[in-house]
Amino acid sequence: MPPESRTAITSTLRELPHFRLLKRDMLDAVAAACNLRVYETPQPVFFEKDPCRSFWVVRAGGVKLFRLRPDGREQVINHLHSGQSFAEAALLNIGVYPVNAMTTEPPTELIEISGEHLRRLMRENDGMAAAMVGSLSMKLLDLVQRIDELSASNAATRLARHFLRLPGAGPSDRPTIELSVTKKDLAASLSITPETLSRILRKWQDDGLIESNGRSITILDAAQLMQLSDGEDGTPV
Amino acid sequence: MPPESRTAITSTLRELPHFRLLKRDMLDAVAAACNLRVYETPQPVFFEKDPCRSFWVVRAGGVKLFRLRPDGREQVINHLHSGQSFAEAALLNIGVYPVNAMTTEPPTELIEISGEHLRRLMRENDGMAAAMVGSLSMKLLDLVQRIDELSASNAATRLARHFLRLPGAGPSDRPTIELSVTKKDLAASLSITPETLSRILRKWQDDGLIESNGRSITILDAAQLMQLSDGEDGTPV
DNA sequence: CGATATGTTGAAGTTAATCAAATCTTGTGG
DNA sequence: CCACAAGATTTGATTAACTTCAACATATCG
Repeated sequence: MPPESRTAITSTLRELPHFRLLKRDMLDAVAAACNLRVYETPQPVFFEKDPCRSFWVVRAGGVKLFRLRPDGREQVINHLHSGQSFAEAALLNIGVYPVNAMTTEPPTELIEISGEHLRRLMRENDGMAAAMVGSLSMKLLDLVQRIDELSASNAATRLARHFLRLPGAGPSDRPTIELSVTKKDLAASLSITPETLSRILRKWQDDGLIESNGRSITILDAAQLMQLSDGEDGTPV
Repeated sequence: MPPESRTAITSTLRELPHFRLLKRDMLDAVAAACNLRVYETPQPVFFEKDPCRSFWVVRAGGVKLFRLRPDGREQVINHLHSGQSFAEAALLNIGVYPVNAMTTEPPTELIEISGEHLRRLMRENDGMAAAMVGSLSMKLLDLVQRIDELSASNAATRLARHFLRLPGAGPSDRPTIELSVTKKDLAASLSITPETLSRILRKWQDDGLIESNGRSITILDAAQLMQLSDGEDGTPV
């Protein structure tokens, strides 16, 4: 691998909570030992039940983790983007991937770090395990949020909550959200059908809450979206 | 605190993945430094947004973790029982409880371990952080399961899946499940109404899938329950 | 450009929530 | 031990939300 890739890897890894405290030469050692993989889109990274011997870091692009329901539809557990990692828990615990992983945006670059390597790091490095604890905790809290999101009673509430959780969607601005996934995938990750998603967006647009144009959505009335995200009805009148 | 309580605490703690590798005297030190609290039922343990300075281990009884929706209903994130721990992630990461905790069974005994203490253990003990990583990973994978469960499209599927995940509900036996929570709480944790839960159970009983008597439910036809848990329809005819 | 997948819209059908009321449990004080 | 109150559970009728099915429109990519 060319050396410039190595430096690129190092700088990506440094952003990770796992490795933030690692000393320079240690980090270089990690970077030297991992694989950088470049993917087409969409392309599988691994499948549910595959043996899991590595965990992964997104360097560019995006990955969705999902399960297949018996009827063939996907239940998206999580979407991951640049600077996020996945499969640590499976790696350290059960050795089998509990979900499928598929890239969602070209070009997607993933860094693969072997379990062997990770375990050695944890053995040799006092701070390492602690850093992992922090990072896993964060994931755990994220999933709690996600359960909250999924269990919100109605579709519009789930969508509103999702939009407001996206970065840069503060209550005061009029941010434009650029969807990083297809609406089909977005729908799947909210456990609704693409049709329902389309209808909600259409209604919000008619009501002047948002402006929707392909994958870019501008929030015109964040306050009312907040109301919706609290589980209120859309049209009191 | 009387010494027999201390030994009792020690033996509970030893069962935890966190402490399994701890040396005898270390474990004794932990046990000496934590609080044993006995609760009425139902009684709050802590509230969402309270500052979080400890994590907790269930020694007896049960605890539910939940959020309150704007309409006042509960979304149960998790039910915990003897030998399980909770709030580590919040403790180590954000210092604020992200959920409410309430006891569900009398008598409930909880062991409270301060963050100060935990952090010291992690500093002084090489294996400790690694053990925490393992335990957090498990929780993470559990939540993935739970998301799967919650996002199953219909209520009957969710319930079937829930029953089959309970210990001792193998496909071959005719196990009797003793519900550890009220049906109201069970319904809440599956994101359905008590009415719907009641109707499903009634239907399954009429169809000979189960035998339901108060809080004890005997599975008569596990195979068919499995079918339901895969998202099939109950009555093809 | 043409093929394939994604997105939109309408109509009809289902599922589960809601509302209301009766019945059953459980814990408590007399 | 019994009567009672409070909460849990069950049942029925109604309604709202969402899915499904079908048809069409629009993007995207080789």
